Amino acid sequence: MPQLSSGGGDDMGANDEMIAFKDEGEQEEKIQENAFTERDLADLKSSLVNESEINQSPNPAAVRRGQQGEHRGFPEKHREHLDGVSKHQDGGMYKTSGYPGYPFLMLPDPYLPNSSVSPSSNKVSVVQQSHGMHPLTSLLPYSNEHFSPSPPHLPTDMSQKTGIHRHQSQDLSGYYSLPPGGVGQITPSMGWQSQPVYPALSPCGYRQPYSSNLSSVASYSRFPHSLMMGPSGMHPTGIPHPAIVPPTGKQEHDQYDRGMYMKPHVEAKREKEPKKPVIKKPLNAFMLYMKEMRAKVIAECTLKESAAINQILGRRWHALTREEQAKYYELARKERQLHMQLYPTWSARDNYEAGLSGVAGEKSKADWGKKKRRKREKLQDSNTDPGSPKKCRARFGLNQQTDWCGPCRRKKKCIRYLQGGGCPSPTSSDLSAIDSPPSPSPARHRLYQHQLPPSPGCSPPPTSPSTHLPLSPPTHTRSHTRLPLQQSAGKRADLRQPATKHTYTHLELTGKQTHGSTTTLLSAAKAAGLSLKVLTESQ
DNA sequence: GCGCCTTTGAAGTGT
DNA sequence: ACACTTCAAAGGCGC
Repeated sequence: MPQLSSGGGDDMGANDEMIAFKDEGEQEEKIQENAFTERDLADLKSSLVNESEINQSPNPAAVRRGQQGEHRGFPEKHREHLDGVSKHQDGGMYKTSGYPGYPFLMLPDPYLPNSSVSPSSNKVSVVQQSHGMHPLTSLLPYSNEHFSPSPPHLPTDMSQKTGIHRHQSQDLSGYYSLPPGGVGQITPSMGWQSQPVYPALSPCGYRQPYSSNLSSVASYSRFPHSLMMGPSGMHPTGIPHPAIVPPTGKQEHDQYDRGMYMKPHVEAKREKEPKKPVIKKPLNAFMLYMKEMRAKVIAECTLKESAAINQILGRRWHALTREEQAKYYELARKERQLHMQLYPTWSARDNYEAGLSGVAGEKSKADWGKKKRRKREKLQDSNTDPGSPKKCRARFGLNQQTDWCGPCRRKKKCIRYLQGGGCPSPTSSDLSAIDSPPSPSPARHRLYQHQLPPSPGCSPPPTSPSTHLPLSPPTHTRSHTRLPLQQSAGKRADLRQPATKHTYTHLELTGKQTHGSTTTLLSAAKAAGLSLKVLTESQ
């Protein structure tokens, strides 16, 4: 769960206001309202108008209806999808973009009337930066170079989530104007071309706000239309996408970097090989943020290890203001939209399955499956370790629910893990204060596990957790309680704390905690051997 | 060469 | 409804 800074710190996280990062819906509208400058909005609108003029789709609604009516089981659809790949693959050239990601496409905002991609907006002068894309550029993994310039002609409006289904490429064309061949003509990504709207980041300006907020989004539509999407054949729709990688793993990234998609011979080879491409998950907000900021952190801290960098980035992420985070959530949302459009039949489960069972006849994937199985087995082993933490339900059983912690009794997340993996006697645990928050208002407990900064000279920006509130991600309504240590109990709690590393636990209390409960918490934490930093609101 | 580490979030499965 | 799991990126490191 994102933790957003209140920005000024004056609220000190006092308000439990949760930003309703509603994925698609009114929230977006609000975001757009706030984020776009008038000029950007005008720009975008202009683009959209041009687009709609060009597209003149017959009857988008009818098309959608028809598509929705053709819903079938996934396997069948997927097969068809894949079949379509070979049909749709035509020669295209892929230019390598330094960024291995897929191009982030301008998704017509469903909330904007007649939203669509504007080919004409290409005219906007763009500056191809020799290096150093704009931060947000890097957030948009979809390479514009992967898309066909064919003129848009299909419906552009699109409902989201509700009533929306992952359609075949023809629907996608609504966004990306797929040419008859099925190769999507996708609006080039915003990034690496339209830099002017973004302010240069200061050397330490990882937090430097983008000038026009989501203007970058508006600028997504500013792309040269001369780029022909390559038929890498990696994507069922025929749309190359960095999310699509060979089942083997990393080398595919290299292929991306090398402009793999477009080598005809490679394509031919690929077509011969019925390998099912692995479509990666769309990046979430934090991943996008990481992509953007990683280089800066590396530069600033001369760090190279991703694990350490990611720790810093994680803290910086929490230090971001809500507005700043909102940008990434918005980008991530669009990313997901795009991904959904590009790969209508894809599901995150696909990758799960690939990992768990492999795919018959695909050696590399099978290997991957083995790998994942090993990993899973390992995790399971660790979970079955008698020393591994158990939740109250498992530990005490249904017959001893009186011994359960409060959250467990309420079918919430077990807080016993707060005890550092050990499970103290429920009767002796002062954590009952946590179990039964005095106030019905959702007092939130944040348990941060921090490792000491890997590089002393590169301490993250003063992260004052009390000034940032945990924020619900756009679509997440799961729980307002985030306890990273226990969150992925099996995986994280077991693996993230190498005994050799110095760690301290940071328990952040937000919401309206009574002094008594805080004190109790502290003492409980001390008893548990935790170094607690309790932040209380003074209201 | 492969897996681990490390982060948050999305989305899947399981209960 | 909730908990739990997996995967997404990244690259150094250890085996």
